[in-house]
Amino acid sequence: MEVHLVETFQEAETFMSWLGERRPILAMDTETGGLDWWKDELRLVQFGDSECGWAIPFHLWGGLALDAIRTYDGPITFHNAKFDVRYLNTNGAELSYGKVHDTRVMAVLLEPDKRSGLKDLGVRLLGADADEWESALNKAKAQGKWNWATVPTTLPEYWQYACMDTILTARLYELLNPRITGRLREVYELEIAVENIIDDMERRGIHIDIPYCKYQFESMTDASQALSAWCEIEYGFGVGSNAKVAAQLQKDGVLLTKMTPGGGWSVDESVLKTIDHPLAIAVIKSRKANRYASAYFGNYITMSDEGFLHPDVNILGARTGRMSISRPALQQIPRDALLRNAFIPRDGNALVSVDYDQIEMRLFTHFCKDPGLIAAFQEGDFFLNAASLIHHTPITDKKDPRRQLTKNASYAKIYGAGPNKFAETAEVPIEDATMFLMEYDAAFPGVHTFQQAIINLAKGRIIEEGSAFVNTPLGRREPANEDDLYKLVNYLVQGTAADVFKQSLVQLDRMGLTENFVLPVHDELVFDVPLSEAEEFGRTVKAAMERTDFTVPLTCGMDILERWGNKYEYE
DNA sequence: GTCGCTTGCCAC
DNA sequence: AAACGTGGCAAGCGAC
Repeated sequence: MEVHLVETFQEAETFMSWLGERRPILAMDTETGGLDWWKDELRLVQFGDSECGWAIPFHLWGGLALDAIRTYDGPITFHNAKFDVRYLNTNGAELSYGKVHDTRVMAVLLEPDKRSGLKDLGVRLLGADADEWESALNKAKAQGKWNWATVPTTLPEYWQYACMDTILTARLYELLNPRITGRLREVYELEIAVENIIDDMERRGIHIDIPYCKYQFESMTDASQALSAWCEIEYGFGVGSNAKVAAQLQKDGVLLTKMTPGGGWSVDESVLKTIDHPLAIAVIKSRKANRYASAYFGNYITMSDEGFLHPDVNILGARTGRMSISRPALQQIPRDALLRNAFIPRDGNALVSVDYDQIEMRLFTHFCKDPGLIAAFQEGDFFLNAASLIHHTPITDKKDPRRQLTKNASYAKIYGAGPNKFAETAEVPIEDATMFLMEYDAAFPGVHTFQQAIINLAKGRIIEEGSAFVNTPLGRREPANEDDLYKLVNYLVQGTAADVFKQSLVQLDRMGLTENFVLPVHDELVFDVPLSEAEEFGRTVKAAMERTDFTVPLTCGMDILERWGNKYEYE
């Protein structure tokens, strides 16, 4: 293996002549001063193949790197392309995903349950001493008190490590690309198309009402500090210490029964809300105020770039194929208008939100083909219809508790819950829960039959192929541990929902409808579009997303919002 | 001070 | 035989 740092014209010429050679694949990588592409600098741009790597310091030789990208017309592979393509394109490159490959996507599609970091894969698949280069760099960084932003580009441990990443990536490509065959190749192409769309979406950003966040942050911080101070004076410890809270409650005669996995006394909200004690009330309030101030409003203020959040979307964040979002975690914002109202459209625009109706329940019904579930989706409210079938009597009031119980039981089935967990979630006595699940199974016998069929399929595969897995209709592989076969039903449903969601994104992109796309949330797409076009736009998107190629139709709902938490009236 | 674990809690 | 799934993040806390 050879590694080079471009420092002179001579080396630049040698690099360009190396770039002109024929090779199976060109690998690229970047090193940056941080993760925030809108403010952190691009420091090194690396090119490599299976035998040789080049590092180009961007501040000195950026023109050379951009020339190389512009003139190279073969395919280029990255490991997690979105990060590098973003950095390169915000620094003058014009890379298109048409010629981009991604070895991380390949690795995850082949082994969704394994770690997909470049170093992990290098060690696992190439037997490489990839982690040694990283340790050498870490040691040098520690010695020089350098971080990613300050480590000198001429430090051998840095640029050599950087070169090695491209060599590893090229070798990974040569190993993995031939394994992406058949239907998995279609899934791969879907993921790369999604990566492109999400890249644009992240760069576009979602608009935040910063003055509103600042006001709410202050208010929540004040509330939080008042509660902390009260607890400190009254009891001599902070509200955040669960062990001390539990001890104090017990000292005051409260009987605790729920345990944590680690063996302590649980003082979670479900426990505290049953306790008549000022400390219990203060802890509940304090946790919420703290979280609202720090995880939400505070993050929106500090993470935003001139009023826009540019989150990190991991297009293969979950083992099932779902996306995950971090910095900040925009997929798990409480459905509380106070928080969601922080998200606003651009001036003169509206937020258009289109989401699939009960997509996992519909896909579950598609797979298990139970006649009762299929019938319950025919018209009207599914959970009312299902409740009526279970109880053999018409139930028409959405507030009827039997509807909520049916809903809880339905999702318990999708997730593989037993009577105990179902009872806990639905907040009903275990006897009632057990009885209801029996009635559910009696009304929808296809559910249990299907779950058994999946488990039997997986058992057969363990014998014939050595591992347990299911494939989604698209061909996405969903493996499970041998002692977790019950999870496969959920993986099939969640994975297929991810396929549908991602296909809808690509379809919308082909129709030219993703230019204002600002956020994906598992089954919901949010757009930021001119107010005058919002309604027609929403109808078009909704129509494009809906599908009739499953046993039950996949339908969508649509909302036009002045803030994410508030709704316009519209018909 | 950093790291990793535990606990708790939010989403779909 | 029975088993609720997938994530991200903050604070506390002990270990290094």
